[in-house]
Parts: sequence; structure tokens; C-alpha cells
Amino acid sequence: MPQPRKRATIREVAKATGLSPASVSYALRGMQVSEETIERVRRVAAELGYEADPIARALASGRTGMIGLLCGSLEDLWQQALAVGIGRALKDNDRYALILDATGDPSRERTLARQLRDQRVDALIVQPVDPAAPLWAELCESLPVVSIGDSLAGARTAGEVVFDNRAGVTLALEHMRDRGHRRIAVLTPTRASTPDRPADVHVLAETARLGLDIEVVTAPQALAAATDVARRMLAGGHRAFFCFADSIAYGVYAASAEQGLRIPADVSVMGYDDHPMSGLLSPGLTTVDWDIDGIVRAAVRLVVAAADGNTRRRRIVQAPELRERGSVG
Amino acid sequence: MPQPRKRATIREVAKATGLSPASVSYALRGMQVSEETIERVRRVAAELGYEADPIARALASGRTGMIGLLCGSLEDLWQQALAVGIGRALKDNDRYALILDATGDPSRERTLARQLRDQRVDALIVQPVDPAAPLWAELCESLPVVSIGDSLAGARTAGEVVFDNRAGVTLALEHMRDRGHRRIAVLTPTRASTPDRPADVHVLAETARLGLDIEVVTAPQALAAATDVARRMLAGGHRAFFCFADSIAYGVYAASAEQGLRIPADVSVMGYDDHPMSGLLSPGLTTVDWDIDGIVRAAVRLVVAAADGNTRRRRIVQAPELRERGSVG
DNA sequence: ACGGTTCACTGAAACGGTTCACTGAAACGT
DNA sequence: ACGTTTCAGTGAACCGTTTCAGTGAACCGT
Repeated sequence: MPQPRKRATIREVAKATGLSPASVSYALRGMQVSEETIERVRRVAAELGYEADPIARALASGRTGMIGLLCGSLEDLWQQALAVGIGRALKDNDRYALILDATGDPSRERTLARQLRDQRVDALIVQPVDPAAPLWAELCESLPVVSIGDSLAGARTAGEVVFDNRAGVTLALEHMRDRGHRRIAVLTPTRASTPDRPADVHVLAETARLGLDIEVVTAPQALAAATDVARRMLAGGHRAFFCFADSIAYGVYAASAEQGLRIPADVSVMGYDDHPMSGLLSPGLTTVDWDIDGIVRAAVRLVVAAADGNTRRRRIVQAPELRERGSVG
Repeated sequence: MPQPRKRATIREVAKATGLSPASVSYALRGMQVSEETIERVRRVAAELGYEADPIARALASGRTGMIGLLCGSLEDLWQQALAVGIGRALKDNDRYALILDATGDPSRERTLARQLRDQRVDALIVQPVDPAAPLWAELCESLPVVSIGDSLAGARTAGEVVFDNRAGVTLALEHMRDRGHRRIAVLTPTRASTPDRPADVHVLAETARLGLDIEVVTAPQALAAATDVARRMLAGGHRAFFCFADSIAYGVYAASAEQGLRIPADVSVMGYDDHPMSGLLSPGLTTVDWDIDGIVRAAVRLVVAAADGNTRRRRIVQAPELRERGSVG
């Protein structure tokens, strides 16, 4: 087991400058002491290679400068892209992100959310698996929370970037109906048992309105697992798919290819998200685009403002756009 | 600003059980006290909703139970997959990962690596941007480090999962030569200025041996940026590409499609990594496969052992496999 | 000369755990 | 009856900061 090398503490800096630890602490944060002293302390600290211990700092001050990011399921390529984008945007704001993956499991979501709070993150961005969980209200009591995707029921969030799923679903299903599809398999991500999740409600409402015959099935976002599900649905005679995540649609591509079925001649697929790879497939995946960069920017702006103590709450609604590429025959 | 709700401390549990804080601390970790007391303390703690504060615990004990994961560049889809896989595998070991993204920048890599050490992660998995940096030797002094991809020069790592890049490069370049390509553009990720990075050395050696005419260019892994580079190379007359990451190869697909060039008829592309999406493209991307699951398992096994105090150092060499899918004409 | 500010800095108490060295009692062997 | 172990549990120092409530000196206007 390696030996932790001994590091300089604030007391040593205090000794070396002839000041009290308190003054050094203030000086290093540029408060309450004379310019001259600040300069001197900085110099001595640099000489000694002193850097404040983030753990001790967190314990004493309750602040860390970190932003927590709790993703619903990182198996999803789009969510991966979102996480990476948020991480980089936060970096540009001199913040840094703690990225955690709830793996689509509400109970893990609970555990990790609490863990982040206990880690003293200054604020939290969450892409909820179960937006109706009481957890969120509890969490909002103790730190600013920004949600992406869905509104958190009954919680005082510090901001929300929500998708207009009603419009998105309408766009998708009308497009499929216009192309002559009536019997549609809807593949949605595995998720909380909440039966009345907003997006699902819209699907039911719209299919009823448009007179469609749907079968809803949950599917994991990992390619291999999504392919399994798609394979089963193809075997069951389904030939038109509305996938609630591009990652799931990729599974339909894979399963169709295996069985020699051609898209869009034999099988029709719609995605939901627009991951960069969707444009590279042939045919390109027709999908519903949510402007991922806009979401990243909005979420980061909200969370940084909240972490800085800004209390103005905002709700930003993202409008969807149909990205037609030819996967619906 | 939300008010942190007051939480139970160990002293309150001590009061409630009539024990000393020390005993409670031991009891909750199942040490040094009688079974009966352990049971009682557990019960009372649960009643009070007590849970040990991880920050205070980290300060006092220097341990956190977390494993740090420092990725070279999360723009790369393969590295994203690796990070997600490692996160999930660690979860199965009841550990949890702190995922950070060096964004391909050696100086950020330094900062983040030190930050992880200061966060008291029990161990670190790193996919180095600059494997020759003196940083690693320093880091290995204070915590177990497992590296993925390259060996860390002069550092006493706790384990390594390295790729046999010599074999991988040979596999790729021989394949291209066998298909009749002589003039090849090599697209490598942006990286440290280290000119003698092992993989690059192999490329030069092999091209010389095989009598190839190469031009080496660095390219970012983000699709849009990689496409830009590919576009320029196509404009420069290049028609055969060896990309040192599948993500970069995707950029060649995109740029070729834009210009109406067909793969493999007009343009040939080889990747390096084998991301799941590579099999979905048409034609599938011919690439060098590194068995990502094996890497994940090996790295996690090594790092968990090291975090548990096991000092046996191991070096695992991954052998490449050519995954031929038709993108090389 | 005097009360009142301002300024630069300090002492000590947090923050919430862990761990070391120790204690008193019971159990043990002889 | 005695010295030795073992056991369950304790007191207090410690981890490395931050922050609150002062303190003494210099400076102010009158």
C-alpha cells in the first residue's frame, strides 16, 4: 500500500508567515485582509506547495464547488452525449461535475441522489428516472436541483429544462400515420413503475386520437439488449416501430439487418432524441430532435446561477423538431 | 437558498444508546464490540435516520470507498462506453465511481488527477492522455493507480491493462496494404506533444516496413469536428484512412457521404476500437477490436483488489482482433 | 481629548467522524 | 489467591479547514 506523502497544512503556512491560520484562510480567498498580506501569503503558500484540502474545506464550509449530475441511464447514447456536454460546459464555467449513473433504477436513483447531497455538491442536475418520487421534494429542501426532461412533481426545483413531449409524440405519431402506418410497436426505456408518466400518457392520448393500434413494450438502451427486444417484436410480426430513444431504434436496425429485412422497405423506424450517429446510418434515422446543445446550455446556466445563490426559478420548455431522414417507409 | 435540514450525528446516536461515540463508530462498522451492542446500535441508528457523513468520514479516515476514473477524452464514443461499463462493473462490486473527463488536455489531466487524489478516492483508473508525464510517478506514491491503454512510464502502478498496439497497428496496416492501399492518411486523436508515443512509433515502424506512404494528422473525436478534418483530407485527394479511434472514422463516413463518395468503392476506412455502432453502419466499419468487456472486467478486478490493499501488481496485455466488415475496398 | 468607526488580524469553537491508548471487569489456569 | 489474558467499552486527540465574535490600534470629526 503506497504511503500518502505528507502535505503542507494551513497551519504550516501560518507559521511560515507569522500569521494565524484564520488569516491565511481569509487571505487565500482574498477576503478581510490587506492586499500586501494577501500577496505575501500567496507567495509563501506557493513556495510550500500548499493547496487547501477539499475534504476539510467541505466539512467546514459545506461547499465544494462541484455540481452533481445524476443521469437516468447512461446506456443511452444520447444521455451519454448530454453528460459529456454538460461536463464540458461546466468546465468552461470553472465548475466541475460529478457524473453518476442511476442505471434506470429508481432505488439506485434515490441512493445516488442522497449520496451527492452528502458529498456537499453545490447543486444538482438530474434527469429523473422517476419524476414523481417524493425524494425530489426532500432533496430540493437542502440544495438547488435542476431537472432535465420531466418536471419534478411537488418539488421546489431551482429550474427545469423540460421537453414538450406532447408535441414530440404528436410529431412522431402523425408522421407515421401520414406514411400509412396503423399498427405500431412503441418501445420505451425501462423505467419506474409510475404508470402515468407524462410522455406515456401523451402516447396513449395521441394514438387514440389518430386511431392507431399500438403495443407498448419496454426496452433497455444498450444495443445488444435493445436488439433482443426488437428481434422478438419482428418475430411477432411488427414492422413499424416508434422508439422512445434513438439508442433503442439502433436495436431495430440491428435486428432487421440480421433477418435480412430492409429499412424502410420492409420495416419502418422512428427514434426520439437525435443522437449524432442517427444521421450516419443508412437510411438515416427519422427522429425527433431536441437541440441537445440548447439543453446543455440552458441546464448549465440554470444550475450555475442556482449554485451562486441566485434564487430566480425558471422553467424552459424545449420544442421538438422532426428530423426526417428516410427510415419511415 | 434552501436550508440544509439538520441530520442526526454520531453523538446523538451515542446519547440515545448510552454509549460513547467511539463505540457507536465501531459498532456501525461491526468491530470491537459485542454482537448484542452492534444490533442495538444499528436499530437506534435506523430509528434516528442516522447515516455517517461521508465527508467527515473521509477527513478522519482518509478513505471514501470511491474509485476515481479519469478518462482521456469522453468525446470518443468508445471511451464513453468504457466509462459506462466500468461504472456499472464497480457498482456490482459495491463501489462507486467518480468519472472525470480530461478532454484530451494534459494539463487538465494533471489538475483532475490531483483533485481525485485530494478527494481521497481509494484508487484510480486512468486512461492516460500523456502516459509519459512525471505526474503518474507522483500519484502512484500516494494511491493505487491502474492504467488502461498505455503503460505509465516510470511509475509504480498497481496494475495495467495495456493494448498490444504493435499488433493492432500491424493488423490494420497489413489489411490495408493487402487491399492494395499505399497512400494512407492516419488520423490520430489530439494528444500530448509527446512525440514518441508508443502507438505512433509503431505506425511509423510498420509503414516503413510495409513500404507505405502515410500522412499523419490529428483529429478530435467529436463527430462534427472529425468530419471537418476528414473533409479537408478528402479535398486533399486522400481516399484511404486509418483512424486511431472509431469515432474519428465516423467523421470519414460523414464527410464522404456529403461529397457523394461511396465507401468502400471510392473511399476506404479503417477504425480502431470497435464501438457497437461500427457494426450498424453500412458498410460496417472494418476495425481493430479490443474486447471492451474484457478490459472493463480486468481493470475493475485490478482496481478493486488494489483498493482492498492487495499489492500484487499485474500487467494484462490485450490482444487485438481484426473485425472485417467491408469498409476497406 | 474623546467617543465612534474602520481596519487588520486572532483565538477558539465548530464541522462529524475515526483511532489510539487505556480501563475495569470477568474469565482463566495453576 | 494470584497474575495473566481477553473483552467491551471509553476519553480525548486528531483530521484540516472555516467562521464567529472579538481585540487592539490607528484614524476620524468635533
